[in-house]
Amino acid sequence: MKRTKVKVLLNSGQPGSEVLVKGWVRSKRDSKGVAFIALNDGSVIHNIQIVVDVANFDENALKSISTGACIAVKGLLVQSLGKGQSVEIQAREMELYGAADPETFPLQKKGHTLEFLREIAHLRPRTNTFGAVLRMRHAMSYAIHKFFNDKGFVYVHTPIITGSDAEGAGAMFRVTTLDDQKPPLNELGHVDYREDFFGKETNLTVSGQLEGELVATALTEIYTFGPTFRAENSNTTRHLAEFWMIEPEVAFNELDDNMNLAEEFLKYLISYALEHCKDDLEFLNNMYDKELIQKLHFVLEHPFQRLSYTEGVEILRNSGQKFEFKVEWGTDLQSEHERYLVEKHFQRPVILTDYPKEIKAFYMKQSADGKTVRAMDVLFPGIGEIIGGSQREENYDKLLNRVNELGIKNEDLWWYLDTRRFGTCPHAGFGLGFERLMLFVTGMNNIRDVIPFPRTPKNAEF
RNA sequence: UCCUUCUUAGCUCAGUUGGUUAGAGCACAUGACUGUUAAUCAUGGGGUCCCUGGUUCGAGUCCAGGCUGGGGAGCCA
Repeated sequence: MKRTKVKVLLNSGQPGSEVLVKGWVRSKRDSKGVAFIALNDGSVIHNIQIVVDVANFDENALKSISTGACIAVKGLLVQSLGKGQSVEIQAREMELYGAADPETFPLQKKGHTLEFLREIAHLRPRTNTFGAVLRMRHAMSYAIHKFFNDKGFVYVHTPIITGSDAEGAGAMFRVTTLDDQKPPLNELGHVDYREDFFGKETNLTVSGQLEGELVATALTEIYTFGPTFRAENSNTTRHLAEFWMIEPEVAFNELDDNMNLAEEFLKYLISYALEHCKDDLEFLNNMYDKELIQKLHFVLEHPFQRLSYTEGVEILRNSGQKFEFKVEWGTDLQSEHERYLVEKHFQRPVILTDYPKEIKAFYMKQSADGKTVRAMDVLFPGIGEIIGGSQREENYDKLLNRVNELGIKNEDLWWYLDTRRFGTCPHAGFGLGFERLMLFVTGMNNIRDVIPFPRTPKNAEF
């Protein structure tokens, strides 16, 4: 007999039919003659109720069906006699795949703190919260590919191991096969990476952008979606050492096109979540953030506020608000400044553009004013920077000048610079932190709770 | 990395001025109960009070250092 998913039974099960379900016991309620088992298989947040006529089953067998156990149940799907569910299964046969000793199984019927669940990340997928988050993570991943595919973008697999340390996005993890006790040394007594696997120093990527640009200047519209690694010692609710990033790059796009794409993209993902993740969103709305669904609708219905860095600085200086850090043109905005603009002043997502060139990366397009670059940061309430992007500098001489000004070794970047020597074109792109998007659409507060197995400083368990 | 705060039963937490045998709710076990919804009721078992050192007649409690966790900041997505 074929297994039916709980989701299918609850949505379209025909009462009166014989069914087989398999899943994990969330709770069991006993009385003398009848027992009720709440069974979940992860296909949907809801459980199906199994009704057990105690007289028909062995007492010890029933006892081992406790919270956390994995079972298969064959029985008759019927209209529920009790309140709280429309259908339920009257058990005829039950098979125990795996018991879960109630004395040692860590998950209880009652709620647990997210901090505790992080310590048992191998079991937390079996909770309502992580079921909801992981289903939504899948839905968002799928929606990302669908959005770009429908627009004719090409999904590009950029390398995870990179030989360039010039990506400029922070500290990197080294990749090596050298003997860690006695590595080969060069004439100067330093580690000789010529003897390493790749014959040079290599690291895990901090961004697929540079390679993305190589392909965008051939296929026009591309995106990447892959893991990204930052060895920063960041201990916050919005940073991971290993995270997933989406980076579209489009030839012939300028900064306005880039902003339009970013706003359309984010709104598409939010509307996809509202349309396809209703049950999970309702659960998260009830349990974690009573305004979650309302906030998603709000973002969808209002245009993002677009203004320049310079205008933003003016607003902050004239706000009369006391900040811990002074607002000064030329320095990067602090979290408190961004929050003021997004949460107090405009009360909606904000796109800040045209930052001073000194505080942005070397590859951003230099403006005629000589002071700013065509950068854009999309700022979201509660999260801060969810997207960072720019139009890229396509002029070979200007780009090379900037590389030299910043003391970047241009022999590491010859291939990148070559795109500006051969058939260069205006182009633009951005990076969306996938887990930051997940924070926003799930209403969760800690980035460690929107990825199955988080990697953070001092933590690579599971 | 910096600031701040916490760590007591499987989980969530009380624990008075430093004083005998460290408590509660939930969970778990046993029993009761014909339909429960985080079932209910009764009974019971369960502790390296985070670690190291110090002060003291005596430390869960006070002091110092450290680990882990939480919150904030920086770096950023």
